[in-house]
Amino acid sequence: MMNSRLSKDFFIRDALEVAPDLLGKLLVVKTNDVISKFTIYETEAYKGTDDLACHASKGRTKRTEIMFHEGGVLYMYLIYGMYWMLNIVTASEENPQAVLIRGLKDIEGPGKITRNLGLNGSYNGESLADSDRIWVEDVHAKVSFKTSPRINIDYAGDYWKNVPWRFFIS
DNA sequence: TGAGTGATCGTA
DNA sequence: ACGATCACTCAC
Repeated sequence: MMNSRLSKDFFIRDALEVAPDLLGKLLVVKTNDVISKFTIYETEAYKGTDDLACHASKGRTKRTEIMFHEGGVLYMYLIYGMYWMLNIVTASEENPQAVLIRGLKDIEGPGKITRNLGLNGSYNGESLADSDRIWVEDVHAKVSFKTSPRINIDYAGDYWKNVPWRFFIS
């Protein structure tokens, strides 16, 4: 069976559903007419204005604006002056949620992913349903996974930093 | 364990 | 305009 691009509906769901469902699927990038595909191994869910680890909890700003849009678009931001983070916006309009793509097969680490794949701020707002340079493909296979608290969010307080919203293939 | 690095955002 | 903060990585 041919792999198929995930459509918008896949992403217009709660981040806690989308994050584990992305595991095992293929992140596809096209640069200079060369298509590369990477299996998604690790994700984290960031869920709305209540989640103190989610950037949207600080309010609707120029940076977080894209998270308030309908799911299926990318949220890219620069951290520590060096590393672009690749996030996929989920849920419906006005419901700011996102899934961080934290690891791929053979590329462990969100900063390494964007560096190796050449992803940057120009991808902010890119639609995974329509883009001709980045999308996600279903592989029609079930995977098993584990969960843990999210990484490097000590500032988010006891509750939010311990919620098991990191999902990874073991 | 801590330096590097720069956009972002609150406080003025 | 300034300064604190930061979904990280690498070298020590």
